[in-house]
Amino acid sequence: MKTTTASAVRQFPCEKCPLQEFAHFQRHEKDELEFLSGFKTGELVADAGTTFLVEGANSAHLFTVLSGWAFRYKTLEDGRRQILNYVLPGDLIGLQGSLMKEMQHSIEAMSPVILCVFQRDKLPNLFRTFPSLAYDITWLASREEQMLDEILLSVGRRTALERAAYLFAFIFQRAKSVGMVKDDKLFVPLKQQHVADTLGLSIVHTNKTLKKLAARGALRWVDRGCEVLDEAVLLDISGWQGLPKVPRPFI
Amino acid sequence: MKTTTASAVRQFPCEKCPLQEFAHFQRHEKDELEFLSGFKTGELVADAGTTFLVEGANSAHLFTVLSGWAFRYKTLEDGRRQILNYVLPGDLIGLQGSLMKEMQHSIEAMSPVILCVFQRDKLPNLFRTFPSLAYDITWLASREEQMLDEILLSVGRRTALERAAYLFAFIFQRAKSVGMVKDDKLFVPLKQQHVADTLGLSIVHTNKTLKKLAARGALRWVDRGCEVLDEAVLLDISGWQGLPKVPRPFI
DNA sequence: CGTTAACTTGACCTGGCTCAAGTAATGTGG
DNA sequence: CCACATTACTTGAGCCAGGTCAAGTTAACG
Repeated sequence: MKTTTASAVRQFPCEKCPLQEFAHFQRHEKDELEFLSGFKTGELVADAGTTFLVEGANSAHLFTVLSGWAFRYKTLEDGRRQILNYVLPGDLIGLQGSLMKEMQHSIEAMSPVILCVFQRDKLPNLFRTFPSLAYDITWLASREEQMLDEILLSVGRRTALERAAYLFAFIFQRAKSVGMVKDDKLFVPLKQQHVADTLGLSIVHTNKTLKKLAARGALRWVDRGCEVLDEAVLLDISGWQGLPKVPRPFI
Repeated sequence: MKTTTASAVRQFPCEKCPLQEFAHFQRHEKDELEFLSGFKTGELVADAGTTFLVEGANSAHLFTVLSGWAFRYKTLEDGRRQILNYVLPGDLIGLQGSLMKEMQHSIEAMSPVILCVFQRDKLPNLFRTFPSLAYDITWLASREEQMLDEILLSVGRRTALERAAYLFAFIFQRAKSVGMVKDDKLFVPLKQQHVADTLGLSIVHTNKTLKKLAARGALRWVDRGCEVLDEAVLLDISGWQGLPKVPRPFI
């Protein structure tokens, strides 16, 4: 049975947060860590396929992803779906729901996802007592906007092949920075339907486009997902410059 | 000659900020206003057609638009352009440039634009001394993300006609909340090329699509721009629910 | 071992693109 | 105040990228 479960026990106390091991992340000061320990109210595991944040819901929480893959999406009334972005470890989600009345998008897990849970009504207190952390949250919001800008450029102006290449290059670089790339290869638990809904294409055309990338050796469809094999080819086809290599905060 | 000029004189001291007259905006507390007066370093006027924020540049400023129209955009190396969003009075711009190393998009004025200028290196001080204002900035960043989500859904999954209808309904509602709609009509200083680059379509097809909207009485092309005439028709064609009617902060 | 979900493939269609040739309005220099 | 250039908007013709429909093929799962 697929569900979302809260765990009473803390497998990952903030001082031992698995995220801080990556060079990509800015480490917290000691006092920040102490504060965050109190800000955090627990952990949550969402099974693959669970929509654990729903559009329109008034969620009382804010999350940081500790591990796993998820995606943010919106749908039109007749069911057409657009995937807005993917969610990887270190990403903060549910901020919209905390600041505005409600979330305007949903989030679904693509693999088991471990979440660090924060109480949203403690957010004003965070802003009052830890300006440095408030700054980090704003930084993360701004980064999400930057990613969306790039995705929108891609969906609006790139061809199907360029768009697909960009998508996998983008995912590859993000995953690499959180240690998910092994042997220069990356497994992504995606269905082709996800790719189609990300690129704004039909599944049939997506399939044909992906075949071309596969023929170039850029990727391979395996068991229940996709293996990204050649970042250089993807960057070349898409004409994308790659992500700026700046250390980033997390909460 | 088109240029961007800084004015030594303050036409709009914060206590008399023209934006605060709109019910749509949350008013500032007295102490916040005093702080903002010091945070503000001047005013700037950008002529129509000026790109006053350039991708890649390391701008030392942060701006709030006091009046006028502008748009944010990105381009691919071969010149293909995607307009990401429009900028209206009350919008905060240049935040990305302040938080990360540099801006990843450009901004161009579509009409004369009056900007309120803030010094970016004073931002950490704002976070330290006025958590409420820091919260407002985060709110604004989150709102921009929310708008982008909706635009991406539109470009990715709506048909040309729905997309165009959505765009004008969206612009109409935003403009309405800052008092730019008179007699239920709105003039927008847009070229059809802007519309094409926003919707991810060619100019030819954009022209044909706009004709359909004009035939339905939704809008009309006039002198140097477009007049939006019927919000209801636009909402109907697009199937869009409209913007949440929540009061919003500004800086 | 039958069922279902996911991926393929081919045939055909169409929304949107490109090319090309207008028209209309505005702006500029003489 | 006219002549000519320029910029924006139109329109038609033909094409093609990507969509739809339909029928397989796998491969996992109960």
